[in-house]
Amino acid sequence: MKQKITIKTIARELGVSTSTVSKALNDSHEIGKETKDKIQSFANHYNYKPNSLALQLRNQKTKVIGVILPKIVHHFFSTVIMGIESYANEKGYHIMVCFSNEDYQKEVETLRVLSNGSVDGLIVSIANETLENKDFSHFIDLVEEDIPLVLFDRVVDDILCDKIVVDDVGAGYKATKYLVDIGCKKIGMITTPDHVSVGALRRLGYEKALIESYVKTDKNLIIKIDEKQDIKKQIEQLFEQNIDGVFAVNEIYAANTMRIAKEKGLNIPNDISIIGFTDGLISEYSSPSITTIAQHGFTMGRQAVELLIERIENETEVFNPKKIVISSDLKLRESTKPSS
Amino acid sequence: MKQKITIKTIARELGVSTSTVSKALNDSHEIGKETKDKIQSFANHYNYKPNSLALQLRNQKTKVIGVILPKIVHHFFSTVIMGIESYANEKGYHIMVCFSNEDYQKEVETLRVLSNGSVDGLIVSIANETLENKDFSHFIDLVEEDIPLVLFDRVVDDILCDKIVVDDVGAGYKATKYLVDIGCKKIGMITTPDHVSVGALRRLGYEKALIESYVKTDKNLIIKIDEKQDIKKQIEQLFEQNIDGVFAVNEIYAANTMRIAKEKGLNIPNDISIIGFTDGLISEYSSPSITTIAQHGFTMGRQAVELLIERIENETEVFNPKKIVISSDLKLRESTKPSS
DNA sequence: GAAATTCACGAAATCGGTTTCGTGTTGACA
DNA sequence: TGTCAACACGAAACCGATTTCGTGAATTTC
Repeated sequence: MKQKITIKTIARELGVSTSTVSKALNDSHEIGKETKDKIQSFANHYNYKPNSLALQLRNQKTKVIGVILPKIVHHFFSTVIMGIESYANEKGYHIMVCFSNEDYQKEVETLRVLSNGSVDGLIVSIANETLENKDFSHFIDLVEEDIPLVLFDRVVDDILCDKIVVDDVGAGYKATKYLVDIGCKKIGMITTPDHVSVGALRRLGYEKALIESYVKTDKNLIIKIDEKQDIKKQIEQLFEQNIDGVFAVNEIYAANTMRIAKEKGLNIPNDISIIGFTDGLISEYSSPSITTIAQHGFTMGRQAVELLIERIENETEVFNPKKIVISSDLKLRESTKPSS
Repeated sequence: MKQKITIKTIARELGVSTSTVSKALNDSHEIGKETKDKIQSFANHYNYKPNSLALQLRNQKTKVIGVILPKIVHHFFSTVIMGIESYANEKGYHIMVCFSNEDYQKEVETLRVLSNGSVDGLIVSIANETLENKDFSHFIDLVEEDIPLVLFDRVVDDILCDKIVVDDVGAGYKATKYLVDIGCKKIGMITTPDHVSVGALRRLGYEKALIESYVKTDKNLIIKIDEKQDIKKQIEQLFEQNIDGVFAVNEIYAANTMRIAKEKGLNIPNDISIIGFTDGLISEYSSPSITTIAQHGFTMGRQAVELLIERIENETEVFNPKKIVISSDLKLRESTKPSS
């Protein structure tokens, strides 16, 4: 390894003290012009870069934000990351990205490692297994240590911190209402198990829209996907009933539904209308393209990090957790009949 | 902010020296069992965590790997990240992810910031604008500073460092050869401008396959997409000729091609066969599903970080840059006729 | 010409750990 | 009883910066 150039090197080489070098490089008025020039040009010539670890240790801040996601090969989470990085970058922060892979143990471990001073704050979307366990003590400990934390998308009330969520109930309502409005009589829903909060909330919206339209909700029309089993088989059950509309809580479920419908010889959207969630590439490029709820992941990411940085930089303030709800839009495409 | 508990706190509280505390926590034989127990249980009770910044500064290593990508809302890069994180994690490293957004300036800036000691090494895929500029001095400086660097996917010869690439020529050959074999007579190619090395290499493979099959290559059959313009319009030009096969260098181009073919009333795969690149969700879920070259991004990520960690941990070795070529597979789906 | 400022710089503490080296106490052994 | 090793712990240097405070010399002020 080539010899790293430090303040000490410069000081020795130029016969001055380290304090003088430091001040000169920071353009302090205490240092005479001549000395300053000499030091600066020397530093410049040897491409001196202050060691950030030393600065971080001294300033007790890293300008790094930890981000823990359940997964990333997923359009929504990718866009959230972009949003986070975008705003963080504007504010001079960097992001450290980790994945829980939906695994409780890995989430706990990652949280533990990141909370030892290597980041100024954390943005997290909770792993499925954790939501299932309902064990949030690792987050609660974090909050007690006063480490700034912002949860997004998958959140729980037990943790006292800032949160960013999409208006899942509203989105579920919007999607279902649209299906009712275009004339669907029997609308199925494809969702996640109950412990995944977002799935449960979207279902609430679904039911609300049906009740409002005086349609009886039918438990057999709601499929809760177990991802450990074969997804297509589970969805096929829904087709045993005479459905003419489907609301799926994500792109993959919607795409699978569409494929099954086609295989059964149904015409989309004339025989059956399908609405998905997450405005990703699948919805955009499949044919017919899929009407979907756009979650605005980029905005969510920006909002999350904006909230976090505010917490980090004004830590003295009284703590009053905020919850920001991002509205979502229905993006009409070809998988639904046009509204009359 | 709650008072952070440090070694000094423990030492003061227990009436011992900081060295004793440090040794006790590291289970040194120098410390008596009684003292050790006392210190350990105290530390445990107050949930002491050693400040990682202090350790990093002392050990002169951060156990962090910087990753710079052109973008992330892209199946290939997402899977590479997963691969990187997966292996890094096994080896006790974390990753710091940044994006160049295909922008030269941002790449330079990010490289500058990350090379000041905050990471032990870097994994980068070069931004398009940089490839266009052909200005790689920021990378060359990095190498001269002996900061371990691994390039992947988009690489250039000018930079002396380890590289991981897919066998782009081979992949282009494989795809085109398959199209020839199933009977396509006029095969178009949809690629990137020449400065994007991967596009150029895949084209070489395409041409090689055609020449081998005694098919004359025709410049009009090759469309170089300018992403700043409307993609569909550019692809449509290709259909003015009587093509019966298309090889596209990514998913998006392939999906667009398929859509246009459908709009023109062509049957896929009977009238025209289409092969894409990147085995992402679009290829999997569109209908018909798209035959594609699977790049094995996860493997690439793991290989890249494996190489990098080896460089980091054996820095004394003579430097002899390696180039690892990852082979890619043709994943047959519905957009191509079955081989007879 | 003595006192007060200003100027330009250095010594040392600090951030939170690790590690080397030194030292006082104890026990064993001759 | 004197010697020496083993034991248990502390002092201080170190990683690479910043920053407070102090100080000698030059300059200004009365």
